[in-house]
Amino acid sequence: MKLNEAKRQFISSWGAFGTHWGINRTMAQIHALLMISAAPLTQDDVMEELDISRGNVNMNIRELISWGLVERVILPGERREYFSAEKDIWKVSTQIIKERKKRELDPMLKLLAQLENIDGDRKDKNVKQFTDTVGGIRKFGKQADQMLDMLIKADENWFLGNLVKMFK
Amino acid sequence: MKLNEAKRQFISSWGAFGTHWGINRTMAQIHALLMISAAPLTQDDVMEELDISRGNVNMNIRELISWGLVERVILPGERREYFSAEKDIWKVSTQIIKERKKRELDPMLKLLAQLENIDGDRKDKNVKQFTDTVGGIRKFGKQADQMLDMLIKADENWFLGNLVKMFK
DNA sequence: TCATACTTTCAAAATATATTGAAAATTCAA
DNA sequence: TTGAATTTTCAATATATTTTGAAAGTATGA
Repeated sequence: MKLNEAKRQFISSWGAFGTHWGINRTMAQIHALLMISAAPLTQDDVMEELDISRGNVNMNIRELISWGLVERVILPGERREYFSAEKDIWKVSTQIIKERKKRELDPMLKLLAQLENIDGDRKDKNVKQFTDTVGGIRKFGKQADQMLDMLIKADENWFLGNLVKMFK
Repeated sequence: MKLNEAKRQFISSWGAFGTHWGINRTMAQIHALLMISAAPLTQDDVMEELDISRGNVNMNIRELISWGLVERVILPGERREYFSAEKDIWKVSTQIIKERKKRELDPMLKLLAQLENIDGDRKDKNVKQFTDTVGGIRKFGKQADQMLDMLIKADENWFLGNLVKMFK
């Protein structure tokens, strides 16, 4: 397979993949393009490669930066900004986990805590089923939360650090 | 807080949560409703509780069944079908992981395997960056794949089984 | 078999999300 | 400063997804 054809396929499927990840298609495509580029790219490079508008590139790159997946690079003597993506997939995953935890899991746990105390007869089977379900989810969510925190901080933790090395 | 108010909030936020999970809002809301209901519900119950159309309920329940999260229940002497959701959150998670792995990770790994062999000079920095990135993702993905398989089969595995018990 | 209760389908409508592109804002070298 | 290069914003537009509801399909008991 030729490089360009392979690139095209990778970008396209990483884009589709991203939609299952809380990252939109174009954002994921830009991310893919930057991950396989040996050197940082400008907004114009991205516009041309993916055939999308300037505004679109600008907004999605900023979003990628806010996810911590892309960074601005200033090349000496150059006026324009360049962009470059983290290429270590372990770091990419950790970063995504961290952001999603912050954006999704943490707020959910906060809400569940409030929902567990409801007025009414605890013998009522409707009340019981509700508190059991919510309680179960909250307990599970808290464990997941702790585990993810550990994972994110794995480098500082001997046991998990070694487990993680198996993956790297 | 009153039960009904708590239900309403739980359903609404589980719905929002679901959109980050490859499950659409309404589907997740129906799932939430069934999880907190002490007894199985009919399509009409769901229509009324969530104020959505018959077709919508029907399609999303079928989708939930295909995800393995909801099952049909036939009550003796009743003509209508009832629906009931798995309430053990551990099983719910395992099921979602299993489905998403099948729908997303497995196809991605299959593609990446094809993309690693590309024509051209391996010294070319563009070729090198591409194969390094794709190779890294594939290696990581394979590990994740194995780990998820283990997790799904945890009950059959002594070590992981015990790890899992910590979570239950 | 028929009538009725119930379920499924799917084209059209409604809603939500993503994209464009030109104008406004910003940056920087001279 | 100025003005050209570059980046950012955002209303309008385009695209994608979800929802509706009525018609078609199916199962059941009489």
